[in-house]
Amino acid sequence: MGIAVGKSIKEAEKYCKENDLKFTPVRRKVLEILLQKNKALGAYEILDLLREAGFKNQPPVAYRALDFLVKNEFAHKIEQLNSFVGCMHPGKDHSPAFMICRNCDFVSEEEAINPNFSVSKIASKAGFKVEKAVIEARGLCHSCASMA
Amino acid sequence: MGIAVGKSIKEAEKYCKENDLKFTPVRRKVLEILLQKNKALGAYEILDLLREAGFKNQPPVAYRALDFLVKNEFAHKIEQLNSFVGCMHPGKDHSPAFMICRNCDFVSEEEAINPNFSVSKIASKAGFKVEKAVIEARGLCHSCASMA
DNA sequence: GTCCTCCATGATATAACATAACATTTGCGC
DNA sequence: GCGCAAATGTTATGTTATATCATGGAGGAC
Repeated sequence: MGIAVGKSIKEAEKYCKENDLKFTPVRRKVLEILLQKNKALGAYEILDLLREAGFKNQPPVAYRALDFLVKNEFAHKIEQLNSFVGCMHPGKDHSPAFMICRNCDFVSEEEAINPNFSVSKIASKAGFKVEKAVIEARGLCHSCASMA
Repeated sequence: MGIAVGKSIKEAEKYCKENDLKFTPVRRKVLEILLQKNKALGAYEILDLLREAGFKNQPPVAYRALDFLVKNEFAHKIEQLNSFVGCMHPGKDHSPAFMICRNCDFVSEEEAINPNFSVSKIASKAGFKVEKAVIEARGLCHSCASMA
């Protein structure tokens, strides 16, 4: 396990302890998988990896763990891919923006909130109250762009 | 048919003529459905409406028409809902941002590009070249917010 | 300690969303 | 008419996600 993975797991554990959340074995394992693979994974890919690790592998096993991780922001869903990534900025209260490379499928997570960037600004013109924003860009990552 | 719907259909027709695209009956009908309903519809809902209108109703019928409409920006896919909306700003070369009401499911389309709003700004810090941006906010629309 | 409650997990089934693959038809230039 | 390319017809299947009910396990009230 990468050192960064261990650190993120530890932080998730700590957060759960403090907030009375159950960081159960299957939830921990799914988060480990996401962090180790460091790319977007579909629920059924995760399910396969769970099975390999000796867990039960019916769909709800993966979806329930993912729901937990997403709700608590230990992971995020990439809507365009119907898949999931481990959170790169755990613990922070954040508004992520994802950059999805169409060539290598790498997904990077950036922080969307800054003084020049606000979905809320657009929304307020429309009289809309934003609770959650999904921002996902498709294109070429730095390394794929430089190869082209 | 609403006047605005007729206008949008006309514009799509004109655009297709100018760009050598085939605005076939099923494509026209799907666009009409999306514009008339004025909300996000799943492919299978559209399929039902196509059947009612006398069209064939196997899944590929709807998906092919939707692919065409989305590719040419007569319609958009709402990734969070796995569903589709007619484009509110036809013809324009645009970067839409969608506001999805969690209460009434109404989807409004706003223009994302303005001097204060740029996914590319975030992306450039990450060395990422954006080709397409998906921006979808969830929350409460003006009318649902004022009722609450 | 035992009972109770809550939440997580186990297990089965099915719903909802999307595409592959190949046959047939249609429009159009030659 | 012939041949090509694009659209549509048709069957089948792949992929993603959830509903539902049964079972188990930790922790509090008594």
